[in-house]
Amino acid sequence: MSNTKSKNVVIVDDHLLFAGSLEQLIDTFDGYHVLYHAKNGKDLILQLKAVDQCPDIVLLDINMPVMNGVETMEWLTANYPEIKVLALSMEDEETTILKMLMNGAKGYLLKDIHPEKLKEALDETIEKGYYHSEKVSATLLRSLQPNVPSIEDSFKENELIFMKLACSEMTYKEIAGKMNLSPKTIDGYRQELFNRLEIKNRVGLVIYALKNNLVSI
Amino acid sequence: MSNTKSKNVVIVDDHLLFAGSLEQLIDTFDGYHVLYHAKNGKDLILQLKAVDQCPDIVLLDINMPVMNGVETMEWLTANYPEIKVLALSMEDEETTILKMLMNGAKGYLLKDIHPEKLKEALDETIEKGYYHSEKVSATLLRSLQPNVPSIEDSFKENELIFMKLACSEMTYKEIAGKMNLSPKTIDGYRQELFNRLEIKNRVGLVIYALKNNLVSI
DNA sequence: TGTTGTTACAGGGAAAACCCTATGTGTAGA
DNA sequence: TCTACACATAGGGTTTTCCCTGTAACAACA
Repeated sequence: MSNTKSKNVVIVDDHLLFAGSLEQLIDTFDGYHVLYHAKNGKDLILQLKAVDQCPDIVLLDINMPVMNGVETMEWLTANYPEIKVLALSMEDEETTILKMLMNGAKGYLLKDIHPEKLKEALDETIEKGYYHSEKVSATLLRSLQPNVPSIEDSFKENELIFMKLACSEMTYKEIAGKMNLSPKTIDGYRQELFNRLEIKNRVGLVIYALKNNLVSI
Repeated sequence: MSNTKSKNVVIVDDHLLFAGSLEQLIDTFDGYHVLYHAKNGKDLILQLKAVDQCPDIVLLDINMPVMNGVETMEWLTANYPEIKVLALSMEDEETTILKMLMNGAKGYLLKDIHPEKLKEALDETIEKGYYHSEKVSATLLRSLQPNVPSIEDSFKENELIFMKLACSEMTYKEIAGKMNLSPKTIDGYRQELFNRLEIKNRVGLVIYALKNNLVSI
């Protein structure tokens, strides 16, 4: 490390076993020391206020009860902008990653990275001010590309509304009433979608909509 | 520890960072040594065959791609019954825990336990042959109580099969053919379920089945 | 001004889904 | 042996879904 004194790390993760293990790991890293760990955003805020020493880096888990990663990130940016935050997550959920980065996270780590990479990530964050693992970068790049349309974009507004209603116990006639359209128009939507999506009946439509997260039940 | 030579531990978890950290932690425990870690069931099988030393305890994650915890557990029981397995999981999903225990897991650890508890869990598994964290025990007890029936139990075998098939694009006639029953019988199942579950049509049935995890799409 | 395309809608018909009621068969219990 | 109950099945009806084809209204565009 170029810096002389060792950097303070704080871990925020609701899985104690993981947080504790990670602390062990980081304490073996030259130049880093874990101050403490918190089990969620609220807990972190309390500890930040209670403990005199301020962390240089916070490793912040996304999926936590009580106060999740995104909320915590917002609070940190507002109150402790000097702390560098590395987001930690199980899966690479595009939208969450973007939210974290937009809220000022310096980088994003997936939990399936190699332990040795963590040291690199910490070093890079301290030195360059940011870090991104390869996998996340790909995800990020893809999501920043303008022509990767969401599946929703392949449907017209009315088609989406129709699909959502079709995923309920309503009859087509009822759907027509709700949408202020003739039942025959609704039937037109139905036929068009059945053909385009190559489905045989309404159950197929429900399955398609659910699989593609167009509706939630 | 009562035993003289140190116990070999193998970690199976797809999250490298967690596996690696856990390895660090366990290596600080007196009497334990981590042989290696595998990133899923398949990987574990390869390593068991390749590495000469046999583990005393396997820490097995449940949610893994490729070959998950339950499948791996079945294989271990069949091929290495002498290895003690402690299941590791994020959430306490009742059915999964039961499956693991029924397949011979000696215990079940939630990832939110305190790191120091892990040592206890390992000790107890070696000495007594089993371990259960408090939280899991409660879950387990509850699920062992006779009058907390699984939702599946409220359906007859044929009703369940019918529901699964009804959640596909098959017509009722096709379902009847598949189940070797008269279409009229199938219609009987349908009516009975519609009345009992207070649903209006087949979409309602699909939604019910999905909400209650009776089928997956 | 004609062409093309999109959107709402209709006629009409076959198939499937939906619903009520009833019957034969087997089996367990009084 | 009578009764009760579960189960597969039928008859026969209404409603809804599903499907093909056609048209009127309107906007965009050459």
